[in-house]
Amino acid sequence: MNTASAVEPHRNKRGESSRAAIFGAALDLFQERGYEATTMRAIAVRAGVSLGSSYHYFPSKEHLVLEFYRHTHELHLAVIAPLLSREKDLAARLRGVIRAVIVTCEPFHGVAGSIFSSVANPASAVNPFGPTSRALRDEVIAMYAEVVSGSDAKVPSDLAAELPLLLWLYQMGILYFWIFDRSQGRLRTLEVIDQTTDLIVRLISLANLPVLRGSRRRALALVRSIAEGSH
Amino acid sequence: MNTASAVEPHRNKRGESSRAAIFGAALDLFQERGYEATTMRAIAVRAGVSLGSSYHYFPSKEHLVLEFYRHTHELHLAVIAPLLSREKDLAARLRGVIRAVIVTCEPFHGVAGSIFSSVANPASAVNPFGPTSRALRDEVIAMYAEVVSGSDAKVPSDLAAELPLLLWLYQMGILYFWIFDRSQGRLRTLEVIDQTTDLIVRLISLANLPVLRGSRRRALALVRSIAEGSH
DNA sequence: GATCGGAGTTGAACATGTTCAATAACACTT
DNA sequence: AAGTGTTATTGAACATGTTCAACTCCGATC
Repeated sequence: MNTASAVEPHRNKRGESSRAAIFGAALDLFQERGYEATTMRAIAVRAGVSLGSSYHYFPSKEHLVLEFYRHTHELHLAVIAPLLSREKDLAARLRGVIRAVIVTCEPFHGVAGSIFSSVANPASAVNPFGPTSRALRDEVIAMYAEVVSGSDAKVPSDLAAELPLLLWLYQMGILYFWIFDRSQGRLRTLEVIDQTTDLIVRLISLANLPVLRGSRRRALALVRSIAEGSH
Repeated sequence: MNTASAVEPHRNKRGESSRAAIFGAALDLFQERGYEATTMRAIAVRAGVSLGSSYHYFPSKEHLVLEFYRHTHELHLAVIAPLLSREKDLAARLRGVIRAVIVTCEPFHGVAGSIFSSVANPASAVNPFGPTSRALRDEVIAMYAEVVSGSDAKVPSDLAAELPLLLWLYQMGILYFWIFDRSQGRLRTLEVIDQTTDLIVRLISLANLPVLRGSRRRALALVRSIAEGSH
């Protein structure tokens, strides 16, 4: 059931504090120096453990990134909770949620670039499409399902089924843009978010037009077939 | 004018043969063992030079990947030349060109995954959006410009201006899908190519509909603003 | 042909992610 | 309290990308 516990057989011990110390040190150092400039040795030193101990809790440096994902995801969830219970307009919900993503990640803007390097590697443990990150991925997609279902927007059912997945992809695209964004206060990214969320919601409402129905069906069938291919 | 010669001050010498030997060895070994499993030492040995010599011609392992790009791009150009001069239907041109991409890259399917790791890193020399790969990127985009302009399709002029860039992005998306594709003969990717090229051409023809004109304008304005942001 | 500057070449040295066998600490049973 | 097996911890050893100072070789200039 719970893949996390299967992968991490760390039965409750006081040793959990070592794990927390290692992750905390990694988080600090990533922020201070960037991902690549942070050595496993430096992490171990700041955490007050030995180099080998770090590898006892995290099989690789990339697994620290995975934990980092989960960390920011939980921050994100906490931030958007009020919005999701208050706002019913789909465009506003989507805009707020995506804005919250980049606001939450902002402290790690400098790091994100080099992290994405590991992320894109299909062989990597932290690849968003891979099995290791499946649990987290499903949580994020579920969040977008709630963004849609909790709104008052009328979405064709076939589109509604795939929309959470598509929005998750959209979020990754925004994040990738954000990584390159060097504008003051990340205003460019915010602008792009406003424009694209608006566009997305508009296209959703157009999806029911007779002229578009055929293309919509075909596009969604394609999305479905691609999505199921990744088990 | 020519950035390549500015970056590579290797005045003509017989030493060019070393460069070729190193790249050839790298190409072979990448294919045989994959990118990460290929060590710079192994490349040097097979090329018959010393480790240090490899770094004289290629500042990093990633720069070998850049050369690899250029190599496959030129193969690709040669393959699609007949098609582009013969076929006038946009869908057929696009389908043929994209299919040729994955056919050309097929020998490197196993390698591509780990290569993409470096590629996605914004700080990397081989990042497609970065300055180092600009020359090659412009060539590829120019090729897609010819795919469109050489067809008999009627494309709204504002869309025509951005279409080559969008098709370049589309190609990268297909390549990323292809990397994950483990199906027999890469049939899944071929299927996705057929479906998506068809869909793209259909959407282009729909772009003139009055209901869509507003969204099209806004989407293209967005694309333009994003594209110019990267200088 | 002697000289000289720069390209070509070399291998040792370095930094760092990762592995591993050995040891210590702990929890739980008897 | 003794025993036992699992977890925690350690640091040395390894592999590999990269750097660098030294050296060689070629080609041009006088």
